[in-house]
Amino acid sequence: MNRGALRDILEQALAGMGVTGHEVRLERPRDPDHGDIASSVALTLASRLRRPPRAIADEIAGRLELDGTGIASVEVAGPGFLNFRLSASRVFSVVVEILRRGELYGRSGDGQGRSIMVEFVSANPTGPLHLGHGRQAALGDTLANLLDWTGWAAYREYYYNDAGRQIERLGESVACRYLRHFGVQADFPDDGYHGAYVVEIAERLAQAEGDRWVDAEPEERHAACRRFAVRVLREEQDRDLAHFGVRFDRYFLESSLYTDGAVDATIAALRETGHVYDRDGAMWLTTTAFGDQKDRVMVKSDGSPTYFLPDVAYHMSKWRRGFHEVINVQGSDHHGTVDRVRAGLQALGRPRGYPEYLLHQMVTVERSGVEVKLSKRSGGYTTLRELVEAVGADVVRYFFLMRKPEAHLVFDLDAALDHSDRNPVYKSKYAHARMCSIFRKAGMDPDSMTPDQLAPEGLDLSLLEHPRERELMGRLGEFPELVRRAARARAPHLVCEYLEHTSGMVNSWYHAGNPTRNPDLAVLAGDPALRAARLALTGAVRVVLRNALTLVGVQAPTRMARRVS
RNA sequence: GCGCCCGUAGCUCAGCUGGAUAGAGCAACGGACUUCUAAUCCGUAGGUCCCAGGUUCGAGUCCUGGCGGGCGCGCCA
Repeated sequence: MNRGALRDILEQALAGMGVTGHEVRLERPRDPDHGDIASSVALTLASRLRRPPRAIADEIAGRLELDGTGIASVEVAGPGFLNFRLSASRVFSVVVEILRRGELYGRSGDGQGRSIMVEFVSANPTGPLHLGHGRQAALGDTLANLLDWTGWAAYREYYYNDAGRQIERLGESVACRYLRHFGVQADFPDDGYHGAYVVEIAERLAQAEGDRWVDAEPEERHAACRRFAVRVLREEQDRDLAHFGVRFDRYFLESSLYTDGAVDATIAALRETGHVYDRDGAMWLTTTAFGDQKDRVMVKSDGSPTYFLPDVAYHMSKWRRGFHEVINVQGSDHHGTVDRVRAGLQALGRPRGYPEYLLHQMVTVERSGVEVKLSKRSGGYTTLRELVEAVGADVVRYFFLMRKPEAHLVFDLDAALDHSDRNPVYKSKYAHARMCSIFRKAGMDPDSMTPDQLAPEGLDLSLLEHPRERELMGRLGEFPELVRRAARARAPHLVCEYLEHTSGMVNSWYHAGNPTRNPDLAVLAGDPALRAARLALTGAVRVVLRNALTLVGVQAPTRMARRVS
């Protein structure tokens, strides 16, 4: 758009009035009667100039040079707003731009190609993925898409905590089930994992490797069970994530931080900073010097590190690998760790806000207003897989994204299972499929249309003068700015909001043009020029819907199968 | 007790850098449609933006204090 140019012209006019260095803000008015772009600059200048805002606005309007800017008119309204209206050709031109850019429409260059890492999911391989992980998977993946679309080199990483006490307990739990499988009496470990999946794993181990670990030393048996269980669970998590449409560039193993000496090196580096002291036989870091609420133990009195230390070592690895921009997607139940990890990193000289965090609240599932738990296998919590099997990956992804991350998410099963336009996921899919259906009806293949076919020489878009069409074009033109805003605000839900609102407009436009009831508004009108213009708009709508759906990771089908009830 | 987050229509939630008359979906109500443009469409009503102060031309949005809810506050991860 030509917002920058408009800002320049406004600043020029202000300079003519002796005003410089005043911020000129442009916004999109909510009410279409207020034009396409509005500025409140006269209001913000009122106190500085000690003049009524409307008088200032009038003077600015009189000084503007709008020739050749694509602005058709300016008017002073309300308490002193300047409302600008784009020329018609400006509005139409977006259709051609969209058709030309196709699947690139909406991309921009904020990031200038710089690297950024999004770390997400990072579940311990001690059980199936739960809904919190699912929300993270959707958020992290879409955030990475948004960053990619705004010019960043986005890198997806998954951190496996495969080295701690949790894993030991998993091994012990499986070992117990394994022994019992062979009729051997065994005590279940305190704080062991109780889910049915532990029994499954033990039985699979028995099947795969027989009873060879029954008489082995307990340590060996635990180790064998741990290795087997971690492998099985990792495979299962990877499969679940793949079904969910999420891939990672790298899986980073916590255990590697021990084997390659990174943890020891981190201890040594922290010691050198002078922020380390010993007390009660443990090694502490003065994280309070960097804003934490209390100092933290790095190495326990038994000589083993707390989780805090590998976390710092891990983030030093991220930095060393060139990721000076990192976003960690985590459940807000981990927010207590943010300050201390940053404190440890600050002690080592990393910048104050490194890394950035996107924290999200938990997910609960409701049916008919009552909370439900689908927890057949896990022993307590609903797994991602169970939910995906119940309503489909597209619906789960979209529902996980449609609320802002910092708000608690109520997953409404009734709404999710609804396959009508009332379900926002289907509403958007239908809108897309409907555009494709129009093309099929016109004898064109929606999968193989070129921009030249849709926007041929002599295309007259000025024929699109119906208010619905004007409104729709304006909406499509906002998509690139929306993508930028969503990426900058780390707010994937804005894309859902855009999709839902836009799809509503599209469906309403489509229904209004029902050929049997309202042939005047049908895309496939009798008049060839009008028909071509409307087909171009149809194509542009299709591009934007598909691009938006791609961003959130939802399929954009060219046709919807009719459901047999 | 301390820290972070949330509080907007009956329900679930949007609301851009503070901007003009606070929006959407569901539910409710009223019409239309009987269809290969789909699993309908159009419209109406619905509000103490949790409360009280403050900042200013202007506050749902920013600040302070309360109230209500979630989460966290370990030599657990």
